[in-house]
Amino acid sequence: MTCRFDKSLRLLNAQDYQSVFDNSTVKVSCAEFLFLAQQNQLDHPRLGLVIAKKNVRLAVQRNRLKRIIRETFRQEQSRLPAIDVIVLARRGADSLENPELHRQFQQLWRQLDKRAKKRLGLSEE
RNA sequence: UGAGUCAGCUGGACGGCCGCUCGGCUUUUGCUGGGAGGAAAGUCCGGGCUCCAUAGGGUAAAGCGCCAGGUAACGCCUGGGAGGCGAGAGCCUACGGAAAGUGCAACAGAGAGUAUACCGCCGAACUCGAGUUUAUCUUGGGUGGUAAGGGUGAAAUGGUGCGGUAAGAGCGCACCGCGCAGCUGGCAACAGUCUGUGGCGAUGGUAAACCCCGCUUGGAGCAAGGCCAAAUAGGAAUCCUUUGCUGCGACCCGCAGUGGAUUCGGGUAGGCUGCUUGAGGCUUGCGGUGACGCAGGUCCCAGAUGAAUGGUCGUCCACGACAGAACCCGGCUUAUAGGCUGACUCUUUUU
RNA sequence: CGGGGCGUAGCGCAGUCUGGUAGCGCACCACACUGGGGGUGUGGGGGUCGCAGGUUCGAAUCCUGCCGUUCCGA
Repeated sequence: MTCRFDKSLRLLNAQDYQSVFDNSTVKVSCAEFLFLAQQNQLDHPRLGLVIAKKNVRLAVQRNRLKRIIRETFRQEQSRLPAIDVIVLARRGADSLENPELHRQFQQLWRQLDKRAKKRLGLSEE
C-alpha cells in the first residue's frame, strides 16, 4: 500500500483538465466542494485542484485548502479506482477548520469511490 | 508610581511518525543538506535586466517644487531653515511665483478689488434760506468733507499712545510691525536687540483655478527575450528603390521594414532556458552630526511551474496577529495578537 | 503583469468637468375621487454623497491614501 504523492498522481496540463471537465461521468458534491471524475487508462488515480480566487480570497487560505485536499488524497489513494479527479472549491470553503475538513473529505472520498466503481461496473457490462 | 514620546527587536518552542520540492552523493534503492515575510500584500514611485534604433531633435502631455547632502535612482532618506501644534520629550507641513496676464468669492453687507459713504461724525470752504442784538453772529439745508465708532462677512487695506483737526485720517511724532537697500554670520535656504531708508490705500486671499518659472520623463514588459521544434501555411535572409502602409499606442521630423532581384530556410501547439551571486548578508576598523561611504575578513541563505515549504500525535507556555515568493533590487503605503529592549519628557511622592 | 470605469434615498440614475441650493423616476406614507380594490390626482417623509486625511471661508465636487465592485488587454 503506497502513500506517496508525486507528479504521476497529478493532472499536469490544461488538456488533462479540459478532458475531465468535458467528459466527467461521476460527480460528488457538498456545500463547499465539488468533485468531478473521469476514467483514465492508467493503473492509479490522479488529482487536480481548482481553488478559484473568486471563491477563496486569501492566498494563505487557498494554499491551506490545497494542502489538506492533497493530504487526504494521499491517504485514500490506494482505495480509489483509476480515475482523474478534479476538486473545485466553492465560496465559504475557507471558513472550515482543519479537523472539520479532514472529517468531510474522508466521507467524500468514500462516496466518490462507491459511485465510481458502480458507474465503471455498469459501463463494463 | 502613573501618563506619554521616539527608536529598535521578536512573530510559538521541542520531539516522534507520514509526506512535498530543489541540490549533492549513490546508483534504482536510499543517505544527506536547503526550503516564505516584515510586510512575501497594495502595485503608488524609482532602478537593474531584455527587446523595440544607437533612444536622436522639436511640440504637446504628465509629474515634481524651501536649502544642502546621501544614493544606481527616486515623488525616498539624512541634516538644516521657515511656519504651525503641544505643558514638554517631540510631532506635522504639495513650503517656488499673486510687482507677466486671465479668472473666482454663494448668502449677508453701503462697499469684495483701479475697494466702499448705509447709519453715524463735521458744517472749516463755496452756496441757498430763516432769525435778529446788523455782527468775521445764531440757525436749517445743499455742494460736500470723513474711514475714528456701529453694523455685515471667512475676508473690509497696519497696531497702541500722543499731537493735530470743523470732524477726521501716517496728516505729524514715539514705540511695535512691514517693505527695500546695505552690513555681518552661513556653501545655501535663511537669520540679526545691526545701519540706512520708505509713511505703509505701496504689495488683501485663492496657483491641490488657468497660468508663469525651474527641474525630470522615449516606449513596452520575464506572457520581456533566447534556443529546440509536431500540425498547418507559403515564406524568410542579402542587395537596390520610395508614393502609401506598418514598427510608432500623443503628434511632427527622422530612422527601419514592406515593393523588385538573388540565395535557402523560417515558424504556431508543446518543451527547454531566462531563474537566482546580488546596488547580497554578517562582522571588524576608519571617515562623517547623520543618511551613508571606504577598506579588510567571512558566508552562499527558496527557486516552484496545475505551481513545493505540509499533515498528525505528544509535552510546555504568554494559547499564537496580519498574512504565502513567481525576474530581481531600493523605497513608500496599508494590515498586524502578544512579548521584549534602550533613550527621553511630564506628573506625584520620598530623600 | 498592465490599463480603465463605477460607488449619491429601499432600487435605478442625474449633479462632479466649471466648489456655495443635493435632485429625477419607481417604491413608501397620508388625504381626495370609489360601496371596496385597482387607477388617477394632491401633499409628505426618507441621504454618514464608499472610508480616512488635506487644500479652501466653504468639498458629493479639487488633491492624496485606502476599501469594495466591475470590465478590458497580454
